[in-house]
Amino acid sequence: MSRESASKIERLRCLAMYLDSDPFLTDEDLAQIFNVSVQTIRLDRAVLKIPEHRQRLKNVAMGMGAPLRTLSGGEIVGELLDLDVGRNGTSILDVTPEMTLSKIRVLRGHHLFAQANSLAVAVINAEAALTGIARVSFKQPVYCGEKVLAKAVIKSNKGNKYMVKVVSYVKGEVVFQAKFIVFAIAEEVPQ
Amino acid sequence: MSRESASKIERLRCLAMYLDSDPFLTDEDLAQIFNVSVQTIRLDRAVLKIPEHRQRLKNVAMGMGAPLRTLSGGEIVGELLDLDVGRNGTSILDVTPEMTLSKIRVLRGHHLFAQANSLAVAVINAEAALTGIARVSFKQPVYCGEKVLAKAVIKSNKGNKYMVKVVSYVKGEVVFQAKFIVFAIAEEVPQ
DNA sequence: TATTAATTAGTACCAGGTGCTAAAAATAGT
DNA sequence: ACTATTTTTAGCACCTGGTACTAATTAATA
Repeated sequence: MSRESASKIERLRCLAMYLDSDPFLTDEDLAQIFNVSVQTIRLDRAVLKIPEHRQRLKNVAMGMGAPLRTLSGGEIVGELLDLDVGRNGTSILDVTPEMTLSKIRVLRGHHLFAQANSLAVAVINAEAALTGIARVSFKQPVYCGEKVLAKAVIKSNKGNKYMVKVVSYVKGEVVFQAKFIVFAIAEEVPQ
Repeated sequence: MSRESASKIERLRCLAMYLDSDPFLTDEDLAQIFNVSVQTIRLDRAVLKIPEHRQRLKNVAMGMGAPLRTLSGGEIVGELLDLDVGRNGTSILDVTPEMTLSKIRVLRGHHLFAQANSLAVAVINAEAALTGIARVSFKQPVYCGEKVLAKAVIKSNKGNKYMVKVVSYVKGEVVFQAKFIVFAIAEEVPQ
């Protein structure tokens, strides 16, 4: 076995993102989500330097959203459904009223962008990544209550430069497309 | 003795106010403040129906630091400095820690996009507008604590279709550029 | 197969509580 | 002064959601 298994790294990334988007999850919750023991989750949090539940709540309550997070690429917009690090990923975004333009109940564009961009960054196997250039196309309006399924695929990779294509769908219809050039800015993620 | 002593009632009032202004205080803290035992504080909280420390923090956390935080619910991202509807506009965005990638303190791209996009939509003289296509380029990383000045200019306008260019600066340096094709989807607003 | 990594299990301990019972102290009322 | 009542303390078992540590077990592989 190499220094770290893919499944572990994958779980670590996922864990960081889960906790990023929902700091209210306890180790117990996470153990059930990932179908591992509570102890494993504790070890994971330890290597990720993610503080315990009480401390996370305190941080949120004090309005400091995020403390020191090592591995995390930051909060993912939407819910991660599937992540094959280094290849592709899928996320889903529930469109709630506050994401829409008040008059017409249409999803504001930057949410689609944010979902796609955070997914694009998530699939890169790096500690952190930055978006360089994006070519974005909004195909169809998305309405309140709909669910947006975003699929990201790494199209190419030269050194620390990745080309990621993201296509977002609502009920099978393409609503958004983007190509991101993303730069990994730290070494690959072995713990 | 009457049904309740004055000193007790006084302490209850005070206690409520203390906890109101600082929900982080533990029973232990309060016992010291009022110079009574922890048990007394617990009784007081019971009659006042003030929940325990953990629950108070959770309430605060749910109240302000929303669990599933995406982007601002407001219509415009950043603060509008100047707006000449139909021509151009300027907004400024304060980069706070929770907008950054934790490890490296770099502003996450979608915030720059959101600022620019919302400004682009704001300069259109319409009740609502949708972004069709965007060509985006992230020129320089932006760090925590910096202020991003975005300037939007309408470059052309045919019917309900507008071409808006947005350039964002930090200390005079261009950090972000984007061209948006925006469609006005409601009648013009009489200004 | 021996080695290394990864996971799980178990123990003792902690903070900050709940919920209960009981005793002690303070404060009247007559 | 004695009694009745209120108020405060104390002690105990138990809870959640952990920390910190050790040891055993279960893969995965070179």
